[in-house]
Amino acid sequence: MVERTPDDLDLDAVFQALAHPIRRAILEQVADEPESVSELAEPHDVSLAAISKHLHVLADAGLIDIEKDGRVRRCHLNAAPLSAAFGWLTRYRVFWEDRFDALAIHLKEDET
Amino acid sequence: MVERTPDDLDLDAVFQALAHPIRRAILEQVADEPESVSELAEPHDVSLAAISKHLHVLADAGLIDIEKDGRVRRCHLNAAPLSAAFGWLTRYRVFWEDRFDALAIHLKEDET
DNA sequence: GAGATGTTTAACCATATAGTTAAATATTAG
DNA sequence: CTAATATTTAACTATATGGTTAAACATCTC
Repeated sequence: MVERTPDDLDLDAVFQALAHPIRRAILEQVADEPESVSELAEPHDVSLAAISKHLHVLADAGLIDIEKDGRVRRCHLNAAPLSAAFGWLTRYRVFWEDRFDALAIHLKEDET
Repeated sequence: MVERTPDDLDLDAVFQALAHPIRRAILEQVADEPESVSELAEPHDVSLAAISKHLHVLADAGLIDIEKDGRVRRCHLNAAPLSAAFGWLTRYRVFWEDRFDALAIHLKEDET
């Protein structure tokens, strides 16, 4: 219960990164296609400097890669760390689904 | 992209709540069975006051209910808000799974 | 009622987060 | 070389977060 695995640190960073609406929106933007910093900033009502910081929070959590291409920075999604978050949540799925589904999931997991 | 639905606010609170290892551990503890504040505090190396704060972060995110039972507070899991987080992440599942699985998921979603 | 137990609240501290504006840097275009 | 464009960095502000200790409450037990 008090273990502190590397995975734990990842989860801290990933969930923290996902806790801000602008950062979640940015992930949605780069999911469609890689975008530059100013393209990413366009729909948000904050300064470019603020967006730059959000991008580094996402990059530090491993959720985007920032590739330098001339004077432009092209940001693309790296969803891999999301799977750790997804995995963590999956263990609780049984609690929010109804009894029938919960049973089905439980049986399916026992199968494997 | 700039919409700010109530669901969005939930996600802020839920992801924020999940971003701390003690809070995630507490959710694991109450998943087994409802526990009192001091029982929840026992495995963690922080003060009871600190645990009390974490519990209120979790309660504000809707993830636990704190039920008063005499002088004891019994905390039990309310996983419902986790489903919103799970749902958000699900949209990215295709990006971390391999092509074959991704296709399978895509087909399955089209089915429904 | 008095003392022990479970928990919260208050006051405080250090650091982190989210934003700003202004200046600096890097690259491209003329 | 110069000017424009894309982005970062620096310096600063305000508020939030995570922790502490000590005091306050509430409840149970004797």
